[in-house]
Amino acid sequence: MGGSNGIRALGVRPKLSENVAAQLRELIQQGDLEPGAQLPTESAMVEQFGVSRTVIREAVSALSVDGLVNAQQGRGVFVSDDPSQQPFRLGRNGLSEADHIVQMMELRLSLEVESASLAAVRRDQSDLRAINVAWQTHSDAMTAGQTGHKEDFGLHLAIAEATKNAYIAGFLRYLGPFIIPRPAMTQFTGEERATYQRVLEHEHRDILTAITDRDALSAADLMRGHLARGLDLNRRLLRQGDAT
Amino acid sequence: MGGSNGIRALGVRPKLSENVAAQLRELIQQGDLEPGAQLPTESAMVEQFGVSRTVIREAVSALSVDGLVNAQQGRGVFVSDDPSQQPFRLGRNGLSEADHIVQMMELRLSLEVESASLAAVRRDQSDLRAINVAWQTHSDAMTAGQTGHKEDFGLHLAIAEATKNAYIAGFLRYLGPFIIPRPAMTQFTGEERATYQRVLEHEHRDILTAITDRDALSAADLMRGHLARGLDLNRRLLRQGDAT
DNA sequence: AATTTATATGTTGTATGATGAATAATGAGT
DNA sequence: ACTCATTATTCATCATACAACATATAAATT
Repeated sequence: MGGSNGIRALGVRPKLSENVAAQLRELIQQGDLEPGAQLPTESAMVEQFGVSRTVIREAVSALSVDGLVNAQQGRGVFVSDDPSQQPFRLGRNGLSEADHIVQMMELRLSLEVESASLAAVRRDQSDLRAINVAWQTHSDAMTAGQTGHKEDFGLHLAIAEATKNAYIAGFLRYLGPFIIPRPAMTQFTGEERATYQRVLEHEHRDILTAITDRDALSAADLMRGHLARGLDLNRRLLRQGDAT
Repeated sequence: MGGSNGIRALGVRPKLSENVAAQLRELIQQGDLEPGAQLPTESAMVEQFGVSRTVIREAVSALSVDGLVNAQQGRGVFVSDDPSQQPFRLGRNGLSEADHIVQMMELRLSLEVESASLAAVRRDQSDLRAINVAWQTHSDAMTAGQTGHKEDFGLHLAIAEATKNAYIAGFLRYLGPFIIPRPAMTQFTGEERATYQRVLEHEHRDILTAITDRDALSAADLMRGHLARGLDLNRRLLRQGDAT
């Protein structure tokens, strides 16, 4: 469980500017401040919030980074009317650990099915080389007794790169950190581990073959099956130990 | 062409803090500062960059909002080792307008094919009501002579909500502002417009029927065809007038 | 009267010094 | 070796001042 999901490392006081920023953010997102509207001036907010100008400025600056407002020297700070510059955050808001994992993997699956299909159509020789190298790297990692999660993801990323679509590859890369430390399969040992490795390599190999053959339909089907199996496995494992 | 693509409205001086933030961002992303490494102290950076603490602090604060660093009172500022809190930005980096639109619509398509499929499986009566209302809203908008882009997207979003997957719906909602003002179809008039409207409503209606019938495969296929036709249309129109 | 120029006022951007709060480093004493 | 108080370092906050920019108002010019 890591990071910025409302959980605060023990004893760490929340910064005042974050507090102010959160309040302003709420005002904006609830529509109390419509797009194009001007925020109170800094000096006004200093009085309203009872903090120094430094804090106000840092809070406004934070909102500015998120594209919610834009400040103009000499004029004021205005609520942005162009939501396209706001970033996307995959923060699990109130979702249980199980829902979080399942929904994220579904999102990933939707991407990667199309990714495999496009890769099969558009891959060139250079892409095939890169994909095969990634496959070998993954295989080596598992043979060396490692989990191979990172290398597994690297292979999927190599396929996404072959689509020549920067956004698909970029978004999958963004999803990476969320899906790499998945709980399933980590507790495998000995016998199970070996069969799991064989299945994985086989599924991967089939996908690569389809991509090499420019067989888009098969590539998509195989990728869907591959990820759906992992998803089901996670679903089952999560249902067991859901104290959440 | 709007907004944050390096172009600066005439006469607007770049803020010093943005300049510093950009330099630090580069240092981090190029690996000169590894995850976990400590940034120079504020006073040190004041000397290195030749600006005041105010500027340094705002720059660091901006990086902190993006999850690239986290500052700890009494310790220092450290490069984040948890990339999962970094946001995703769909900024077209050096892509032409045409590539930007096509790649984004491909990304959207990959999402929505699965969205339709899941919606068909998981929709309940309440979802069906919402989807039909969205369809009627879109139809009314087009009948009233409007483009209906926003209402069109609203329908697709209603379908995504029916998947009960917050991440799929959330990400599609994020993509919304990027895909709503698409150039295609805007220049349609009279005759063309009417046929376009009929085709659109028909395609939508077919998708809704499949979702109502819990026919996941058809829903996915129809959604794919629906979006692929729009994509092709864009491709053709963009190929005509690509002075970019 | 209309237009331009100067002035005043308000706003954000930057600089500076001081103090508070949290952490790390030091050192004395055991 | 260990504990504990002290000190130093660092970010967080406050307060103040000035610079840069925008806008409204008044004055001057045509």
